[in-house]
Amino acid sequence: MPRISASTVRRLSHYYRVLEEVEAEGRRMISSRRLAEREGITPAQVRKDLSYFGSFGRRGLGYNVPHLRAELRSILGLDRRWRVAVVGAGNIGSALAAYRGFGTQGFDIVAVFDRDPARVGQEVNGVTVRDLDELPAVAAHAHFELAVIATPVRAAQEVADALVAAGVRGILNFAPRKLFVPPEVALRNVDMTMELEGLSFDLTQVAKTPRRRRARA
Amino acid sequence: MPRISASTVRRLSHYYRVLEEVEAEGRRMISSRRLAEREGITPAQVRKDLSYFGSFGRRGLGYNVPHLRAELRSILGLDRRWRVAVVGAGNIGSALAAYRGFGTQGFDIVAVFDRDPARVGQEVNGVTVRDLDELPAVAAHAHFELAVIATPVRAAQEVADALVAAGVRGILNFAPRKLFVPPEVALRNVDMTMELEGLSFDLTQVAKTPRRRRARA
DNA sequence: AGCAGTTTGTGAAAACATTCACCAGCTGAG
DNA sequence: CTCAGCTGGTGAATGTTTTCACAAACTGCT
Repeated sequence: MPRISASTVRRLSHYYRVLEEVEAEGRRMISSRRLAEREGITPAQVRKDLSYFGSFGRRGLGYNVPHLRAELRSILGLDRRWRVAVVGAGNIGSALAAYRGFGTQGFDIVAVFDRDPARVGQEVNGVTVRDLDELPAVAAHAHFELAVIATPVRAAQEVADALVAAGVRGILNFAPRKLFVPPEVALRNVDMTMELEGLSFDLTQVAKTPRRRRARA
Repeated sequence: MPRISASTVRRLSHYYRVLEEVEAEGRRMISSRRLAEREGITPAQVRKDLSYFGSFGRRGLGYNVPHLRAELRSILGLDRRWRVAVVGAGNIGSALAAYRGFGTQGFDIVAVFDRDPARVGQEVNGVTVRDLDELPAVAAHAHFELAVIATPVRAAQEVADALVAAGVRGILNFAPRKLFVPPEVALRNVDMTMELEGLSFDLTQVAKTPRRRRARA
């Protein structure tokens, strides 16, 4: 089995999402072609992605929807619940803590931290905001494996270090800065400003060079 | 000039961010090596990325910080301000509308829409939430080129269609679904749940196959 | 049973992205 | 001026990801 690329993993999540919808529609089987159409990619890509993990389809028929969904759930590690801490209870952090979509996919926000005394003690979606200094103590009994960093840039690396020290195994970073963590800690970044800048680039380049193929979405 | 890959554009944003910091520190020149160190990539990558757009450095010296920053600003289209509409004034939409980071990078939130009458009329960061039905009318005089979709999944494609019809040229989509837009409209997606699922995958795979190289951050 | 019509799984090919390796150009010291 | 020490730009090499194309496997019809 080869190493699985980040793009493949993202697509697996997409497939899983589509299968939820398709199952709700009551369809029993789906072909790689139809799965691909709903994602805007090629059928070959779908089959290749899935083939890294096994042979889930039947020739001439396609994939059994509930079965493939269960396989993907297992592959993605969604056949369990994950405990998540959110650090930073500002605009973004509070919105993330309150976001229902996490819970429905198996991610439970079990702790929220902030450094600002004005925010400590407030409730966000049923969870009391704790002082950042309490992170090690809270981590000891709250047992969160994942953490979301939604702090200002200047605090992000320090918070990451504290989370790693507290035993967190994966970090989702919303602060617009590269974080350095030990190799055994998984890290993903979401940088909303960078995405807007990407749009700005696309529109600017189209204007500058009228005859250019557009970058892929 | 070759087509510029999405990864290169993301790195350009990163370089720009680092240059802001470096300029604030008062440094006048920076080498590709030091720029790369702060990003966790190779110096060759930095030079290659920049070389697509011109020769901005001086051999033996490195890059002039203010000059390179100005070049990147122009390349990314940040030497102007962009007008942005936010559709969906729920948790995420409100947080985005209130997020200061957008404004400081040249993105002004000039309109916020929601379908829920309970939200229409409220103020978010100095902007009054308008009914979604008013989108065409508001677009006619608010002149936003970009839009952020922060609606529930089921509304996202319909909203995208309305935005395209209203003349929006770029869309940043937070709804966890693939959107279809005409090729002349730029589209980027941010899917936070998918990123958490990526972490879940990483941790799960590590557990299943102890002797594997980790995916790149 | 045989055949037409599908669709998967997968090596091989093609496209794309990153890294290497080295020449050219620059500074500053002597 | 010359030389040592750096550093950028870039073609070539390497590595990675996507796409192609086709044999194999399945259904349903006659």
